[in-house]
Parts: sequence; structure tokens; C-alpha cells
Amino acid sequence: MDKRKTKDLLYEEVARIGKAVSSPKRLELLEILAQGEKTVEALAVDAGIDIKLASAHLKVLKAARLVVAERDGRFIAYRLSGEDVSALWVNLRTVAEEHLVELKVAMDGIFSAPEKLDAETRRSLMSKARRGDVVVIDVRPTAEYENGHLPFARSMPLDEIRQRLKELPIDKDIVAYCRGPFCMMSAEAVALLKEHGLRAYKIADGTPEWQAAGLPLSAS
Amino acid sequence: MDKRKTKDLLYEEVARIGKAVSSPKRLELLEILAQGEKTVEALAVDAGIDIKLASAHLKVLKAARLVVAERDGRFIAYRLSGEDVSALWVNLRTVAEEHLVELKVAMDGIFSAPEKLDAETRRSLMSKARRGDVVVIDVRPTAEYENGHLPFARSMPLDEIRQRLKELPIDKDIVAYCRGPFCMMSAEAVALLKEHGLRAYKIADGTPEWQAAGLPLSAS
DNA sequence: CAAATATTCCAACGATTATTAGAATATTGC
DNA sequence: GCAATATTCTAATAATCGTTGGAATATTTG
Repeated sequence: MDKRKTKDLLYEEVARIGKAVSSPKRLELLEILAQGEKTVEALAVDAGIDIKLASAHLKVLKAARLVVAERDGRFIAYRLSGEDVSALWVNLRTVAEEHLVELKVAMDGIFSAPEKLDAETRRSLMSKARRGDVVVIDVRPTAEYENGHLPFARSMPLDEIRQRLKELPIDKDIVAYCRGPFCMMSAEAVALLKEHGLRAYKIADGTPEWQAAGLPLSAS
Repeated sequence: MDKRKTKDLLYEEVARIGKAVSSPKRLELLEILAQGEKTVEALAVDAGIDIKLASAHLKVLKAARLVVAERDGRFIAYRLSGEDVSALWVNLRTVAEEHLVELKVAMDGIFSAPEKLDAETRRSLMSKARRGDVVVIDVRPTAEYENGHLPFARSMPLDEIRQRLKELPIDKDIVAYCRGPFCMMSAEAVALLKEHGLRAYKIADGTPEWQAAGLPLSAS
């Protein structure tokens, strides 16, 4: 047995995972899938690409076993093949944020304040939410909320906020979150709420980050 | 500001990290660098590739900021740009081991027994080593041991074992480790020790895995 | 300054990949 | 069984990537 050949084989296998995460579109698909399972069309719409292209990228992800497909009637639903895949996405993005100056600059330009959370802040947010000192709102689509959300968070999808303003307290801090640091829904929600005189803030965490930090999600 | 364009830019940046880890050779270079800094030539030799090719791959890794280069006299030493890069390598390999059947099969074929460690096993190994109930040996080259090693581990490079057999106890378990699950040095060490009637075992962990599990390394 | 050494740069090739359009497949509802 | 729908497969093109050989650069040593 040739030592070099077997080694080559092992690294080649890991590189299959690397190749799968080497395309921006595929990374975006992974992030969307980290919010729960979706059909090909839903994924294509969310990622802003053609269905055929989405299908092709999903095929690559499937070949690398990062996602699994299941037919549901006329549709085919894709989902991540495990929590570790969601954690891998978070890990890749975190390394990029940490080391790539260009990404730091871009994010500073887009998202005004740095709302990164550490372990302590996450714990304190959860206990404040439990006591009712702050209202945590999940501004993602309902299906994603139902698939898993931060404990004590209330569902309030971005496109419903305007009609449901009266449900929110005027005298408490409101903390909005969405899919993660790259998602702009929470920022839009905060802008909207502030316009109406509410005390709103956003956090960078989405459910993948929360979970990768070892914290529990709530289902339903 | 076009929402789609800015998103594309963000994922594109993360994909730079993904592209960097999409090549088997680059992954192998990362694993070697996770053992400590090395010159281009040392890396090329360890990875079994031409120096020019190693240099080209290192250039890609440097562009993605996963490694940094520093000139030291006539040589240029490369090292990982942070602990998180080492953790990313472990994460990628773990996802591959978890999901790719081909890799599981290949590893079962090469490494007879499954020596994966969980948190509990790691803790108990450390306390047994502290008490002296087992002897933990680091069979990597001395420089790598000095860069960081498991607590209570003793350095015994693979190519010195034969001459230093009498240093090892005949009546205790000997646990060997090397660079990680893909490294074959510990397996060779164990085979050698068993030939001489010693009670030797190996573990899959290397320093990157140990560190990624949140456990401390010793320096010197 | 010249020779030796370590590494990078440049150019070129064959192989792989992303993307798009058009045809094909599988399922549902009539 | 037939029309409608969702998705995949096939083919084709342009762009990118891995690898190799030869020239160029930077540093140390004499």
C-alpha cells in the first residue's frame, strides 16, 4: 500500500466538501437551508438565481452530502444533512469576517453598528427576554420561525410588521433578529420600528449562530 | 444601493475562503501548518509535491488570509493566521468524515480500529496521564512537539523510537498520537512498539483536534 | 561584487466549473 | 391517459484552476 496514494485519497475526499463551499451561490443556498427545508423554487427566489442554476448547485451540494432531497408530491424539498453543516457555514463565515479586511469593510459600510454577540451577551439577552424586560422578535417568514427560533422570541415577519405595530410595547427595548449577519431583514425591521417611535435594536445572530454557540432553540 | 449586489459581494468574500480550502493539496498544507510554522521546502516535502507547486498553493492560501508568510534569513516561513483556521480544518474534516461514506470506508480500511475520542475520554486520558497510569507519547518531529503538545505528553519522534525503546515502561499502557486522524505516524509507532512486546495504543487526536475540543496544549 | 540558495513570477497546457438554453422526467389532478 | 407543474438532464460556451518548466528576485556567504 502506497502511503502517498492513500493520503491523497483522504484529502481528496475532504476537498469535496471544500469544493462544495467554494461557490458564493452555494454558500447562500446553504445559509437559506440553515433556516429550514425549502423547495428548489423557493431557494432560487431567495438566492435570486434561475431555477435551473439552483438545481445545478443543489446537485453539487447533494453530491457532497451537505444537503438531502426529498420529494413531497409535485415538489422536491431540500434540507441540510445535519446540524454540523449549519455549523460549518457559520465557521466559514466567521473565519472570513475575522481575516478578510474587504469583508469587514463591506459589512461596516452596510450595517451601521457592530452587533456581534459574545457568550455573556447571549446569556443576558435570554434572561432579559425571559423576564420580559425586552421583546425579541423574529422577522423571518413564518415557516422559518416554526422550524426553530430563539427562546422567548415572538414571530413578526418583516412584511407584517406595519400592520401589527400595536402589538409591540412603546416603553420597552425591542430586539430584532433574522437569518444571520448577512441578512438585511432585521435592519429593515429596526428602521421601520424606529420610524414609528419604538426603541428597536438588532442583533447579528440568526438561529445558525445561536445554535453554533451551543445555545438551545425552541421549536413549534 | 442594490440589495442583491451587496449580498453577492458578501457571499463572494466568504467563497474566497471556500475556494482556498477546495484543493486537496491546500488542505494538506493547512493540516501540516496546524502543527506549527514551516518553510516552503519543508511543506513541499511533507506534502509530497514540488516546491513551485507548494509556493503556488501557499500564495492562494495567503491571498485568502488563511496563512501568513515571514522571511527568516534565506528562508520564508509560513504559519496559519490564527487558531480559527486550524479549527476550520478540523471542522471540514469532521463534516467529511461524518457525511462522506467513501471517506469512512477508506479510513476503516487504513486504520484498523476506531479511536475517535469524545469529551469524556479526553478528560479521562488526561487524568490518567497526569497520575502516570499511562504514558502518552508524541511521535511527531521534535519541532512540532515544541510548538505545542498534549499536556503530560513526552516527545518521542517516530524515527527515534527504535533507539529509545528502553525509556518506555513494559507494564503500562502507552498511548501514541501524531498530527491527527489522517496521519499515519502513530499507527507506525504502535506497530513498532507492539513488535517489541509493549502495550501500545493510538488515538485519532492531534493537537488541532485537542485544541478544537477546547482543551489546553502545553508549550516548550 | 559574485556565487549559492530559497522562493516567487510568468507563460502555457489541459482539465474543471459556472452558467444558459432546450429537451426530458416525474408527479398530480382531471 | 392527458395536460400542467416542478425539477432534472444534456449540451455548449466562456472562464477559471492545477500543474509544470524556465526565468527572475531576494537574501546570505565568501
